Amino acid sequence: MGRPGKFTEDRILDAAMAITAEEGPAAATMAAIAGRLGAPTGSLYHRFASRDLLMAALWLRGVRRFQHGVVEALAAADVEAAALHTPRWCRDHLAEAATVLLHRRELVARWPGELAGELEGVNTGLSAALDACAARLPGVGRERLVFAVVDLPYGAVRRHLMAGQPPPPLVDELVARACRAVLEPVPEQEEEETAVGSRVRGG
Amino acid sequence: MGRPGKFTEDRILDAAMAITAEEGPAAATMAAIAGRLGAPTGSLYHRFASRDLLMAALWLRGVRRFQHGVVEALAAADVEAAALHTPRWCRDHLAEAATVLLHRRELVARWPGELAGELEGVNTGLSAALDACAARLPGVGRERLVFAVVDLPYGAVRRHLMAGQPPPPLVDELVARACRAVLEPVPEQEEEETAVGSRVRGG
DNA sequence: TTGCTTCTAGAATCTATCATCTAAAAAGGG
DNA sequence: CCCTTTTTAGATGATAGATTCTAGAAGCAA
Repeated sequence: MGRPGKFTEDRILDAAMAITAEEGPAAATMAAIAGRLGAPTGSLYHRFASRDLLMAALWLRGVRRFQHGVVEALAAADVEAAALHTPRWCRDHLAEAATVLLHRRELVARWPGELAGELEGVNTGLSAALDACAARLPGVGRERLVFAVVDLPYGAVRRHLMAGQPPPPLVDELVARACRAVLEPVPEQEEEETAVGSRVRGG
Repeated sequence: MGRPGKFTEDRILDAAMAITAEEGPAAATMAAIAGRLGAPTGSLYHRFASRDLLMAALWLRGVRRFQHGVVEALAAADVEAAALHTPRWCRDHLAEAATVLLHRRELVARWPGELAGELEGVNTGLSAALDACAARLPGVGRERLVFAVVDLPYGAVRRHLMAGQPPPPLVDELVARACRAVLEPVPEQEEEETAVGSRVRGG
């Protein structure tokens, strides 16, 4: 069957990922990736027709792995678990988390047309899970859910990712608390949706 | 006194800001900035010795304007106001918010040595305000405060900024609620700092 | 062993994009 | 009318990095 491959797609993506996590996507040039692997650049082109394709594949692989846990928790309508998935996953997959979460745009400047379908699939996958979950939780609403599951955990984790550190345990507590607070039904006497007074004050 | 200036520093920075907000910092080339202004590139170099200096100035101007409100609220130990400043300011200064909040790293690849002091000042300014506020709020702790004032509002606002939209009113409610929840003293029977159970469940 | 296929090697090329500079013209102030 | 500061408009030149190309090596099967 011919000579077996020495530099697999996965190994190449791993190298690209490590560089991206450490120094950003701009540093992940074909030469840098090859260098990290101990391979000549030509080998990369044997697997990926272009750098755009390579980076898109990197992004796709990471997002898929990341999203899996979120979608799963959402399917069980367990919002808190969905929210907590982010800090936990970041701890277990630091480099990949930094790559996927921190460098959305810069990673793939213009998305390759060949992979349009893949992108679409990833996007609608999460979107559908969100929709389904929102439908099952009366009084929550989709925007609120997205905040709890996406925005909040992302904010909680970003600073640590940028520092190259796993999010500390405290982050989980903060996310969980905030998540619950955001989903709780509003107490009767409390004003809704507007004009939030300053409750927390010290001196 | 010679010919009066036609393209002031501020107008140049405004042009750079608009481009950055719309298409990212990479699109803000000297030619693009000049083009937007209807000026030749030479004029930019009359005000800014280099592109790095220009972009650094852009960043500095934005951060200073943004931070002002946060530091003020922090000085009054009003955490909720500090947290809410972010979504409010984003609404009032959409382009500048997108520039400052979204494109931290890429904006200024390597910080010009001339402006090291300025950068230092900005950083320590916020840091000191945070320290002082944390000291006045017993039982809160700095990490928790940073989460409430920085991470949380950032997460709440990011998605909207990326879409070029001002954050909707709901965001303020979510931020306020989450902020309060995070700062509230822990109820006695509740587990602290670890092992957060899933409270929110539906089906 | 021989032949076939698939992979690796690594330099050479090539193409754009941009930052930067220069030298002259213009516009006010005094 | 002189002088200073600012504008104008291209030209320049380097850098960086993606991409290509031609050989040659390495497995596998017969």
